[in-house]
Amino acid sequence: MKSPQKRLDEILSKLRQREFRITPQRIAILKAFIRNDEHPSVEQVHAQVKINFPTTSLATVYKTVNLLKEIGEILELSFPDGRNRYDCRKPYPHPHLICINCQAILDPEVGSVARMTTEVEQNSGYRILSHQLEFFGVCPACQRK
Amino acid sequence: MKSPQKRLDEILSKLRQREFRITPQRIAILKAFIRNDEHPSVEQVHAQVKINFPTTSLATVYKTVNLLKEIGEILELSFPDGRNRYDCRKPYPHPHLICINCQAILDPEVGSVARMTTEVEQNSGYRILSHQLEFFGVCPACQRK
DNA sequence: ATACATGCAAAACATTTGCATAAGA
DNA sequence: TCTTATGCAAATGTTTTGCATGTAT
Repeated sequence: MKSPQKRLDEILSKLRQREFRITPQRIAILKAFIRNDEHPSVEQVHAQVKINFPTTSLATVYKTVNLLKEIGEILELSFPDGRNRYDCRKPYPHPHLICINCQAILDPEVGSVARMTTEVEQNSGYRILSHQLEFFGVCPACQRK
Repeated sequence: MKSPQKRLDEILSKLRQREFRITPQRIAILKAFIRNDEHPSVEQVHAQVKINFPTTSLATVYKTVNLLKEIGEILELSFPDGRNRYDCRKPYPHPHLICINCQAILDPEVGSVARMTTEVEQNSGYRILSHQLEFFGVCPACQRK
């Protein structure tokens, strides 16, 4: 697991390299996304950022998310309820395990995803570029309630 | 593969059994969902239904979708673009293969989904109830362009 | 007859956009 | 300085809701 600081530097240097500007808001938004391993929503990150930068607007957070999507440094998770959540630590496709009771999100180890992708690619003739894999269930803690 | 007529009767008898009313609009909406194997959006089904029932409102289609979700007879696919699409033929979780160019949706055969679910269940302690698995790529026809 | 479904319009919700102002390079 | 980012408000697009009217049972 990469350290939050390393991950932040990684993204910052990519932004510099592509001549995007490093603003206090962007740094704060990035930190909020990276520090939070709960796959936060835009709303949650905005709330976090406003603690230190009270004037930060929701629009700026959305614009930053789109910028991060463009440079491939954030993964967007679309949910049935229409509220997207994000993974800025691992911006590449990977499985998620979601508790439908407490909304906790885990990254389970799944051995066979790559194999499965190859299988589908060969059977269908599609060139597969990405995927989305979510498991919905009840976590151990919520099962006990 | 179940015949469209059989699938329609299946849903209608479930509605009757639960004492929901069978209206011409509901039948038309169901037929549009079942006839269409392209995983249509609400908008698309509404357009189809309006050919025979021009006064049908979008709200009624949405309400019917929610009714079908309640009784477990439709599968909702959430997309990053925020436009949901539906599968009323196979209302249980199954993989989808989506062309990012022409939006075609296929149901690929994937052997190892059940095995993978069991693997995640055992490693995590979660009780898994459903999943969502989408592959995004370019279909053979679009690759040639 | 009566409860439920429909259809319209308005509301709700997340997200995007336009534009004047502020600020990084 | 000069271009890009911010923040506000308004716009967008999808889905939901309230309510009067219509209709299946």
